Amino acid sequence: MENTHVTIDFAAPSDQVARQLIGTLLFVDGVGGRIVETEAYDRDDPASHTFNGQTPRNAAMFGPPGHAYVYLSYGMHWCLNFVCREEGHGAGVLIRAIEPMTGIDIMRARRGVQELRQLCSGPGKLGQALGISRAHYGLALDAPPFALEAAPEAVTVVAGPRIGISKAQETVWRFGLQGSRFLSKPF
DNA sequence: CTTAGGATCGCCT
DNA sequence: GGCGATCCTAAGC
Repeated sequence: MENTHVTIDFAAPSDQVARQLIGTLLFVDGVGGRIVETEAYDRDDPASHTFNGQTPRNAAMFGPPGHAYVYLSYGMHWCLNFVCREEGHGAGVLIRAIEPMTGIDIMRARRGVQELRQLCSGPGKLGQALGISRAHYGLALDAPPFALEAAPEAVTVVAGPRIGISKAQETVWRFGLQGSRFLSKPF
């Protein structure tokens, strides 16, 4: 059955997209839930993979908006981003945490953990739970295996400094669902 | 509760 | 050759 399509405008600045994504439902091959934490990155952003221009690794970030940019973190964690702005710009949003809703047993098996709060509370965990890999690099977000659905209810968004970066730490481009128990870290 | 270190590898200097 | 947009475990307060 069809559901409400998402009204996210991925051509907008990445911080706006990151804020709008909070509360949105994300599924990969039917597995997923509600996005509760994101981070924005932009060209001219010292913390961004695109800061020093286009490379083979970050090419998808310079592709069309509304597509996936996937990268391998620390040699072992696959992380998922949504490309923003116009093609060629080099901006995106890192999906950092999800509230598990559908396919929970699949996520438990992939993670090797039982607790709901440990399934998707971080970009690496989320990538593992949703089965993200190189195969998802550059794929459009409005077609299988991806599916996005509008937030089922209004949410209150909170913001703070980004996590795990060494540059531009003062930029307040981390967004989260207020009071959520599924964040990678509290705000 | 907080901190420190190891795992592991593609990409860039 | 060095370094991460991370995670986990073990040890220290």
